[in-house]
Amino acid sequence: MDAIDQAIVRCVLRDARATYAQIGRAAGLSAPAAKRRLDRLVATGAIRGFTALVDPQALAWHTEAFVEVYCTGNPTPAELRRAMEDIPEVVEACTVSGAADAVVHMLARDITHLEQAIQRVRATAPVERTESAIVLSRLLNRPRL
Amino acid sequence: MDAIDQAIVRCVLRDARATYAQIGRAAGLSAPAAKRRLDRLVATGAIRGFTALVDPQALAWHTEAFVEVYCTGNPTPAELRRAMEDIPEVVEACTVSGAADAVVHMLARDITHLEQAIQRVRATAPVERTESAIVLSRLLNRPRL
DNA sequence: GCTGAAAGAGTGCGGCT
DNA sequence: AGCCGCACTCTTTCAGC
Repeated sequence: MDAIDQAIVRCVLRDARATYAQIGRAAGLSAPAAKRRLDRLVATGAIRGFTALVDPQALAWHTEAFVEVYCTGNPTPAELRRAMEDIPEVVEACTVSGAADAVVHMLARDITHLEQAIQRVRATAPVERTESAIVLSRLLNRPRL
Repeated sequence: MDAIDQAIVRCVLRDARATYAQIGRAAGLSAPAAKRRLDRLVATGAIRGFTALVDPQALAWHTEAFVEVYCTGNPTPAELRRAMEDIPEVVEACTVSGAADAVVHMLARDITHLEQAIQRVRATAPVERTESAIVLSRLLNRPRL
């Protein structure tokens, strides 16, 4: 992962549908060389995939929340992961420092749906209690540079 | 936004670099029809763009945090947005219900860099105090279906 | 949705470091 | 070896209809 790879990542972060010629121009490479580099970045796992940034409102996933999860005992990250991965409303989950054990980012169609999903989280084995912050408005959502 | 558009969104969410032929197949359309639909979804803002999912470790952005922001007075979302958008380490920011006024997702190279970035957030006008949860391990990160 | 010209993707080969 | 650029073929894009 050198400066050229970084330029490729920056370019693809900005527009995942860029052509290899565009990517190459951004990195000072020819199109075939850019393709080979990008393929390698995907193969090694540095790039995990390519997605669209969809306005959640656009398909009726209006309701979003950040949920702090407090656990009983000392669950391992792997246990927490297993608990979360079966709940499709969980978009993102991290273990964190501080009072809470994990922060879980959830997306649901509406409040009712969100409540049901949060209850599924609370029902998983090591969860003692949760503290939810429902998203009122999205201020910013940048691609991760 | 009908069932066909939804199929297109699902397809592009799974792989933003899919060809129009692939997208069309997923939606039961020809390639040119798929392109016209996708172009329209981008033009209307339902799709805001296309990015790569990059392993943050892969380029030394090891340190991540969720920061709860508590403000003085009643800042409008627009004011908060203006305060955050100049800080590149802020990846995501939302106003939320509950005690905190906003949740801010930040990404930095290391702890020192994160601390500096959090201090920049605290220095912006309406922020009274912040409460940070530093990410220890990332359990899950799903494309937003 | 189809067609045809133009652009891009993807692979093999030679050269350079 | 590793990596780039060039040249080639095949696929895809995209503006007509």
